[in-house]
Amino acid sequence: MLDIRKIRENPDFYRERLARRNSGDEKSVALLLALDEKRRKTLQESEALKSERNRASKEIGAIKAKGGDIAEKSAEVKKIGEQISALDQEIVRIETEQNDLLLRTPNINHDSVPVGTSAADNRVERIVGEPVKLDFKPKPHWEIGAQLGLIDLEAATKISGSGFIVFRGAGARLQRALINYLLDLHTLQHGYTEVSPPFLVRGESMIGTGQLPKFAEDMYRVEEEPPLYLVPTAEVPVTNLHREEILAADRLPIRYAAYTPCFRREAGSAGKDTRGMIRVHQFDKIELVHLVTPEESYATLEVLVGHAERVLKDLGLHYRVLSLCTGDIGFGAAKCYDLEVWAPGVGAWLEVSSCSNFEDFQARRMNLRYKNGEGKNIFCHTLNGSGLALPRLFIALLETYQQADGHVLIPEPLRPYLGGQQSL
RNA sequence: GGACAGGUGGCUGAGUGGUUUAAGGCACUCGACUCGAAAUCGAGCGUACCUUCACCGGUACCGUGGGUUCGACUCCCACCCUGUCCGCCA
Repeated sequence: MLDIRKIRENPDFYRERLARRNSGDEKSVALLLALDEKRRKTLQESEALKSERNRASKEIGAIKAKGGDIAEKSAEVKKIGEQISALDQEIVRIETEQNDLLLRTPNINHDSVPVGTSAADNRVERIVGEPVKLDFKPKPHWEIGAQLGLIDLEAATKISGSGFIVFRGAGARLQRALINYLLDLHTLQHGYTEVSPPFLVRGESMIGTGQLPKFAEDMYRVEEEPPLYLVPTAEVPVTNLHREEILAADRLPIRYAAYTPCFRREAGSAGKDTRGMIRVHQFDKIELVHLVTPEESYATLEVLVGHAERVLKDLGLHYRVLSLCTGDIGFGAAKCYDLEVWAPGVGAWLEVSSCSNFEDFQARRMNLRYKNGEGKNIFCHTLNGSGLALPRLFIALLETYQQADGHVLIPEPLRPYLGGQQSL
């Protein structure tokens, strides 16, 4: 959520920055300012009347103590009370409208974010490793998976519909091995605290990280009163761990790593990515979350990307790092790097991680602050990144390490998690 | 799910309709005293919003939301949470 006071002080800056996103959100600035002006004016009126009422009520107390007649004064104050009540209703109405608009307005982007209109304008920061050299035509993962009995897409469709996966045998075991490998790497070597959060969250949490109110149609909702949402990413429960808190300065930085399944409706997604297990409604992911001070958030973003890249390097996979442009970056991110791994079977770069600095965008929504050295309450900066998303990592492993004889080699770091097994 | 008890600042704890401007204590910060410290003494010490260049000032907040009243920490209603006991349960 953007700071209305900063918008008030520098509307042109916000208009220009929002316009860079190419989403039309800069139109909200004028609307927000009008609401803000109205709100403050009404608030002043109401508060002046309240001051008047407080003063008069005390007088009544004094008159009564002396045994005087309060009828006239009473009627006068009652009238003031009615005016106050009308103004306060108006204030609530304006605040609700302003707040709703703020919750639907995206973050502005950091100076270093490339300006552009679509994924084509994303900047390639670096390409790491080489595409694997195979002396045969690489097969796509769905063929490899079916041959080795690792995945069963037809069974998944039968029980849940399209966009779901059933892992079987060694495939299921590989999934489990990847979860353990990734959690161990990040907790033991990168200093993250492991968290195992609920997979169902309340609407407030979804607002906190920015999925609601704008992207409700992408989420699975459980009809409860109040409703619950299936987590689209561990970012939601984990970042919200400290919502509504004022953290002592010495508790920062906080680093959490969490495994959860992720549930996404991905409405309207049809086309080239839908074959096999590239885009599914439920997938496993290890998520990394940082809560930091504003001063260190951009340095932390680089560290976070490094932690995600470490996985791909250790597993010997070919990948590239993109800096997402203003037209492609997510709603809440001030800056975002995507990691894409090369999948030779499908011949495509697949996104396996998205590492974002939200600055104080999420912290404002969830009222997450820390007390700095001067005793001031400051909004934290929040970051998160996948480390990594499993299905596409699974795809890259199968397609990269496939052998002419149909087997798949297991990269060294994963072998201890598969009982020393060297191939599938 | 049921019964009972409770929810007031960082902590503790008073406050049953009107100088509550939320007492007192602890902790913390600053100052005095001291060679230094302890003890002691003095002062300060919540959050948010509005206003102001700033000082000053105003409003709201005692679990949450409503209600009664000229006026609510205090009375009424609903809900939430915590504790204890009981029930159910992988």
